[in-house]
Amino acid sequence: MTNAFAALGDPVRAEIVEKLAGRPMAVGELAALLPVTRPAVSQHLKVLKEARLVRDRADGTRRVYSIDPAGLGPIREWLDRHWDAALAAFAAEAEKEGP
Amino acid sequence: MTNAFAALGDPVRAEIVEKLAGRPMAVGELAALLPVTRPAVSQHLKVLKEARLVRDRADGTRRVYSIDPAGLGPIREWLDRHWDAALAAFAAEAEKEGP
DNA sequence: TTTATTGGTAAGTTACAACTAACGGTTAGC
DNA sequence: GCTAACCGTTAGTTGTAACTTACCAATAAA
Repeated sequence: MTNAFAALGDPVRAEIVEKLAGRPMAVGELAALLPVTRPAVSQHLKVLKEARLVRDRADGTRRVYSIDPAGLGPIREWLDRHWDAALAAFAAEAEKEGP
Repeated sequence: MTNAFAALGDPVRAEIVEKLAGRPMAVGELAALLPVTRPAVSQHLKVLKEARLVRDRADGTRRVYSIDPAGLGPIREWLDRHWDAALAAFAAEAEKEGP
């Protein structure tokens, strides 16, 4: 789960996700829009794929990548869970001060 | 904004956030619960503070850290925005195939 | 079959993040 | 004023992530 955060923590990978959010794209297509080489993009896509943030399907010699909606779940769960806890703790501290 | 993701991408920092979500704590207190030294915790807290994920207040010689709820906003906005776009793009692709 | 297109992988380099040890600064208590 | 407790910062080391170049595999087209 912290894997997904680390994956999105890299600016290039975040940009890849933003591009793919617009529409599915092939590797070379992505590389043409980014300031890095195609192999670099390929390596980033591998990280994103392992984090369940993107999917890929074959199309001839091309590989079309798209967002994997399944990866979002754990992230949002984690955020909601701990921030709710933080707010509860904050309220509890305030309660101690005075009504 | 990708700063916040990078901050949460480190497992030690994620654990710090989890502990602070339970209740505000001092630096030494945190260090006693973690597998790293106190200076390391201090450096991690600096990163989390720059990412607006924690706040600190002075209490004598101690520094008490707590979650900063303000840091969550941009993260959730980013997630919602791009995943909504991804789902829309996904639906648009499906539409092209056949009704 | 040969040639071109498209991608993943390997090797090697470089920059940076994470850590510890040592030091200095600030507040509390005697 | 002196001592102790608590914390941030600096210096230095080490592991690893990100990148490019070069190479190999697979499919499409001629």
